[in-house]
Amino acid sequence: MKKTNVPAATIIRLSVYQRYLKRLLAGGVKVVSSQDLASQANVNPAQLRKDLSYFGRFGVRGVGYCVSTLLQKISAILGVIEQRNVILVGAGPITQALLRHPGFPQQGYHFEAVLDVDEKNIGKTLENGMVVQPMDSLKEIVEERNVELAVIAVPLEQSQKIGDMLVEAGIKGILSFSPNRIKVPLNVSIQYIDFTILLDSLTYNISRGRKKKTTEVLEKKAQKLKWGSEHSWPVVQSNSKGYNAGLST
Amino acid sequence: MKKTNVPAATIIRLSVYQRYLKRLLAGGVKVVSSQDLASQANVNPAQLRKDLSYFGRFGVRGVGYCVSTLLQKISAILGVIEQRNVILVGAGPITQALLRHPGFPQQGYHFEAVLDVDEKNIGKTLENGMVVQPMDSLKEIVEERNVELAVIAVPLEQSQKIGDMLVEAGIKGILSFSPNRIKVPLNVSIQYIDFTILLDSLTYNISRGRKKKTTEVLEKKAQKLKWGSEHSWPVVQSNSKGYNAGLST
DNA sequence: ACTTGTGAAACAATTCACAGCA
DNA sequence: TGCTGTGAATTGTTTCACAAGT
Repeated sequence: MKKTNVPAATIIRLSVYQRYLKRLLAGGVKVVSSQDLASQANVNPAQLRKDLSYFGRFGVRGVGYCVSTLLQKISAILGVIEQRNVILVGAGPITQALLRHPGFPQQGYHFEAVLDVDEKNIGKTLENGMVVQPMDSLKEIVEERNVELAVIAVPLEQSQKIGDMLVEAGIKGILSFSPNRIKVPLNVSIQYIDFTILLDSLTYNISRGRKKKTTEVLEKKAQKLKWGSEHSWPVVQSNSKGYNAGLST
Repeated sequence: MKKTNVPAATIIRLSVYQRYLKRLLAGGVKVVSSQDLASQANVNPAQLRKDLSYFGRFGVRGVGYCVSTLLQKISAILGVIEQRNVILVGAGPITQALLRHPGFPQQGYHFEAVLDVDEKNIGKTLENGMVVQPMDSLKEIVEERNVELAVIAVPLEQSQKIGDMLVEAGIKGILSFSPNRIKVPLNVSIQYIDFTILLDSLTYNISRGRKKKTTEVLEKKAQKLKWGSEHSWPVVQSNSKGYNAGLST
């Protein structure tokens, strides 16, 4: 247990561990070792232990981790215990997809409202029955319905303006699908998702791969452990970079 | 110009620079300094210069970078010059959103086919007129239509199986919306997008923020440069972690 | 015997600071 | 003078390797 600053990548990995723990719990598994869990998440077991060690000592030496308590601990660390309300800005295809995505309710996220600046979207009824609200309603919704998270899914020219409005209204975390980096105050967190940037990075890897057929780098990596893969080929370790990262793009 | 391995985060940033260069070019701007460009991308100017220095010397001392040539150079580095064909697996809401997303054609990505394992989706005609194909067609499509990139947007239980099929068919880069980490050979690249994991990381930041009102860390960061922001509050530097890096989740 | 927790070591990425050139 | 390019310094992250606990 240290007081060092926790790497952003560690937080992303905690979420990944949490998802696997949910599945283990559902499967009736009681105890899991760092070895086991790490192999599922495609990380080094030492990394998993180090990630947890930033927050406490949750395991039993010689045994492993109790699945249900570790799940609870990680959920508490992330702050994902009660329901969190989210608003969506921009009534386009991405918003439609998010509303229909089953992962959000499963993880405790609830979409409270859909807003838009575009006059011709306001008042429209979406598939799930929600009605698109004007931006005027923003402050009221945020304040009265306990909303701290927002998704920006508007054309890029509007994203900075929308970001400013969200900040002004009291939003504390923003997930943006707009490709441009917007300015937000230090106490507001922001994450970006840009599909095409991630494809670019795949494209880069592919072209590189063609350039140097059997590269030394890949061969060196291939010698590393595979942490429990039952596959016939050597397996890449996701160093969770590009992070988008999580990265985030 | 060094031969060191290029950080994955650098590649993500190159894509970001490329997007801003496109906008500058469209706006008729001829020359840009690392200072200018970096402030738009929300990174340190030294970082931008270092990122470029992995690949060559593209600027003129005392002047800056020629927008159009730098744009070309970066596009060439990323390999995003001609059209790249992509297939989509899984005919759900995410696929629908991707098909309607304007960013893909703009960046040279073309969706060649939509496939699904689910019997009841096969044969369906999508909004844009594409017909959902069975997985049997996979190998043929990949081979005959010069496809190296694929998107996985299927329920998580199926994602490993789909991944194996894609690899088998010759796909070299995968963008997966499935929350579980799948195993792929070393010569295949994979990037993950998980919306809920990114929200979790925002949630974590929010709960932390509440715990320590005026944290030393934030104050220390606040003293750092703002690189050209015209905003009234100190601005966070996206260290492009979580990655998502770029993160990818 | 087995697995955690963690300092220390190794490795990686970012930022500084300035030489070098237009 | 002004801005790039880059070694060196700094900062951050991952992995190793083993002590400690059950």
